[in-house]
Amino acid sequence: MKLYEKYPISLTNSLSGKKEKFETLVPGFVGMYVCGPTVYNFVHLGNTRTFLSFDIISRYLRFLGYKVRYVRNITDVGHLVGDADEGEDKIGKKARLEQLEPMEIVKRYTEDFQNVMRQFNILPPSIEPSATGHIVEQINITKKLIDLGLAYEANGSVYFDVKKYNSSHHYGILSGRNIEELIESGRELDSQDEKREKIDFALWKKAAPEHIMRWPSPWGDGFPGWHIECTVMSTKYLGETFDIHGGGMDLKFPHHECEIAQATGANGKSPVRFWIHSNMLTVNGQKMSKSLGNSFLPSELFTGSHPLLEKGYSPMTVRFFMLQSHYSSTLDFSNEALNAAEKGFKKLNNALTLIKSLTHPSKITNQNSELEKTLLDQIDKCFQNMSDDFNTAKTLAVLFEMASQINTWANQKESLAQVSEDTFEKFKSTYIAMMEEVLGLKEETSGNNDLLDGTINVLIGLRKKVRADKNFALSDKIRDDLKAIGIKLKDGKEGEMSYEIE
RNA sequence: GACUGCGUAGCCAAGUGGUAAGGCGAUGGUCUGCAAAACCAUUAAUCGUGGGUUCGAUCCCCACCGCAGUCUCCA
Repeated sequence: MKLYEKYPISLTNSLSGKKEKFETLVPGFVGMYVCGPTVYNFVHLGNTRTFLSFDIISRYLRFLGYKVRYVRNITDVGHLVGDADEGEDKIGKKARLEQLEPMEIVKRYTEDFQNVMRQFNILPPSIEPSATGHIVEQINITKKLIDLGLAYEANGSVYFDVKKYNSSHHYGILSGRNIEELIESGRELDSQDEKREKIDFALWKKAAPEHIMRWPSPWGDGFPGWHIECTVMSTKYLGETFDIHGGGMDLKFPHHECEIAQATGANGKSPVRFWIHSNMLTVNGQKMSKSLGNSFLPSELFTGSHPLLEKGYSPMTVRFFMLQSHYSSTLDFSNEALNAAEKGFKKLNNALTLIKSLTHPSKITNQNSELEKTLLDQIDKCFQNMSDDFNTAKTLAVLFEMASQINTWANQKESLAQVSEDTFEKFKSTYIAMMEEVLGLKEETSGNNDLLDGTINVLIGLRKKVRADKNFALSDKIRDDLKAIGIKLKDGKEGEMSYEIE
């Protein structure tokens, strides 16, 4: 029996707004597509949260035994600048501002993005396709939609005919919007006169002469519309219908709605079985975004250089912080919350280090069947909580209980003999796996420098000596002076000493 | 204005038709020469307001208030 059969997943499908049982199109396999970043700037922490959420989802699916193909795109073309007069490519605009080639920008920010993902221990997707690598496919599907009568050309651009689509399908199925209201209340855009209706969206945009990124097409030189890339890339690598499509809440409308319309129009079937939307990271209750000026760069967070921060926080602290809330809730970001997370994570991290060093005495002396039952229950709960809409917050609550148990064992090694070796091993492997494989919380070690480690050990040796001599004044001075420079000495039960860098 | 979602202890944050996880903080204790860490115990929520359904609602429905997001590029 596969783990995914033992612990079947249920998840909230944005399409229905309800929690549903997760069933894959092909048994044992999962196709998952997530809207990736637009690489025209550094990724901020808000972006990171979304990718973390889907990192957890893909990790857990794999952990349960599914074979997962996870596709996350890189948008390196196609976004229109909102306040620009004409449909202008965001990347193209920035290129001119900085006097750089578009591809130079794309490369720089793609590398930054991937680097940040690595720091947070967010695993790379199976395929990371770029929009510019799929121009041909985007032209082809645009042609197909024209042939089907669902798109029309106007002045070198091609638009999707939403009203036409809506006559046989439901536009608004995902976002709950009403097409009539959209037509009435839609904002005037400058390319309005080209479009039949305000809500029609571009599949292909004609490039102005000064536009740098451009490709030849049957309609002249231009570039693809924003929504079409995701449809093309998801279809190409996952098929016309696939299991999971994810992204940030802010993409639900219009982006995902448009994707559904295009794909359904072109292929005659609904593209996605389960839509998952992750919620926003907020700062003082407001969405973190570049334009609001309240965004944090990951590097500012690690070093503490952002004016709103008191100090720096490690990547794993931040990762833990985000996992304490459910992906579908907004998460508010503050110094206080981050400090609490730092301490909480340290606790789990210490237990992780400890459990790795603990071994069972291989025989039971004074069996405690109640404890045994509790442990087995905790193991089971980890899976059940994760299978319940990837509830990392609930899972962490169990891990905290497990950490307490680990500390107890570490303090009283003889208590290990109260449970069977089999249960202990299960407990141990579950704790380690949940931490490292599923939640991706890597062990953070304080000593990472041999020279420093050696130096401190010399001081520890000295301190042991003077302590044995009952020279407490000197032993305290060694400890206090080290503490003053951020090194915390801890005396163990059996006279051993360890240290920790703060 | 329309649509979507949220409002739980000092702070962060889960969750449920039968009065509510966990973390941080606070208090007391154990351990320690003293600390730190750890362990034990204690602490704090009339679950935004007002109605309705129900034997019973914080969780279901309605209204209202407040907040956020989307409707324009956005994770």
